[in-house]
Amino acid sequence: MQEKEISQAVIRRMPRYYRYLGELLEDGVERISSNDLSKRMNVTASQIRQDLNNFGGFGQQGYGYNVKFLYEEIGKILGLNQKHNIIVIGAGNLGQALANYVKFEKLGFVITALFDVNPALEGVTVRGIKIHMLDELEDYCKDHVVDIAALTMPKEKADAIANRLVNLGIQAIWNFAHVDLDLIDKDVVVENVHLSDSLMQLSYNIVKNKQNK
Amino acid sequence: MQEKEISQAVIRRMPRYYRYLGELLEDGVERISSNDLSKRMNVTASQIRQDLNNFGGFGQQGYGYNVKFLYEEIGKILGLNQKHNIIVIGAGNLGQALANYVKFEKLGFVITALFDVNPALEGVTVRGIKIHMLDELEDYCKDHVVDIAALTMPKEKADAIANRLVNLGIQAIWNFAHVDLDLIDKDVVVENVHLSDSLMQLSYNIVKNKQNK
DNA sequence: TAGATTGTTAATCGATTAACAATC
DNA sequence: TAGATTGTTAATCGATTAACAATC
Repeated sequence: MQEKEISQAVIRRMPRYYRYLGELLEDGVERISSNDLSKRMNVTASQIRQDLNNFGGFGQQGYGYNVKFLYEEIGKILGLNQKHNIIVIGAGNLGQALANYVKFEKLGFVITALFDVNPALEGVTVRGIKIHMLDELEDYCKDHVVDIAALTMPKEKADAIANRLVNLGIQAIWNFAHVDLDLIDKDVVVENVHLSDSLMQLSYNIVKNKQNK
Repeated sequence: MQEKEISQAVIRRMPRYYRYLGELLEDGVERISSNDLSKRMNVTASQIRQDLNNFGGFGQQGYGYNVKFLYEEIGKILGLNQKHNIIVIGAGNLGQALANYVKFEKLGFVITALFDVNPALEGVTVRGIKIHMLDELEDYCKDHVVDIAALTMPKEKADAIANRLVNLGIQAIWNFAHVDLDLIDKDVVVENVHLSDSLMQLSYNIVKNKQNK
């Protein structure tokens, strides 16, 4: 059990810290103070220190934070020190785009298989990753370790397939379908990527921006 | 000028209301109370009423909200009553996936062109949408109305191209590159979709979930 | 040691929830 | 009219910022 629940607001900021620290590391920066980092990231130094202290004291008074150490610690917090196998359900454009995206592997996320219902895609490979027929899903999941399922199929099918995956013991779903999944097991971790929602937010801000001029 | 600034927390929830109201509309539901909606959406009725009243009184005491009316009003708030032309910079897998995604058009977002540096893609079309070479960007933007530019190129190139777009008068950027853009004009609206960040959040919650067991 | 900067407590601010009068 | 439900004010809760003692 976690000592105290850490808010999602904090969690949402962690990958961003990780990204900035990665850049600093690449630039050969050895240490950084919360103040310097706050200027780069456009947040308050106070928030950085509060956020990090949710997980432990990673800094040193009078010195600041060691970039490499902090980078690695945040990596551990985010679970990047372990490999995650991902299967992608829906081998359409988005599914294939995910499979082609190499950067995920650097973070320990490996796409191991794609699934689709379209017979034309049977046996086709994307960057060496095989597209299976959806009815092979059960067999595949029994024979392979699968940590995450990415759902890129139409929203009408999402609930049914998601619950099929839950029954197969999947623990996490990365949901690109434009619905809020209704799962039989509430313990399954779900992360939504709703592109249309994102576009609507953008659109709202465009309208607002025009009004302000 | 807007009366009072509406928080991004509220804005983030609006597309979700829109989605649920759309579903109700499809199901032929005529009216709904904040209480019934709150149960479906797993939020408090109070929050729904507060959120909506940022924009106006759309309901009626003793009756609730008219689904069709509210759906359309939220659509207007989100700017979905006007057409938005999108160009996509980077015609790789993700760029092509966006171009292929038909649902955006129902919301008024039309992808009109793709751009890439790869000569092999010159003249290729995706769902009838032409891929242009990147050096045609200036000419294209002068001859066509472009409301939004979606950036799907590698992060190293993102800042340079984003600022090229800003100089061409683009007002909004939908950024899929894994960086925070550093723009010369801070008035440009930016909406980030950081897929790696999303994956890291998912990964954090997987780790947490395991610990809690 | 003196200076710098953290970790942490306290103060402030904002967002969410509760309550209820207004009113359909 | 009586019942239902909004719009809105007040209360609570949580997140952010400020301040500063601890300490490297």
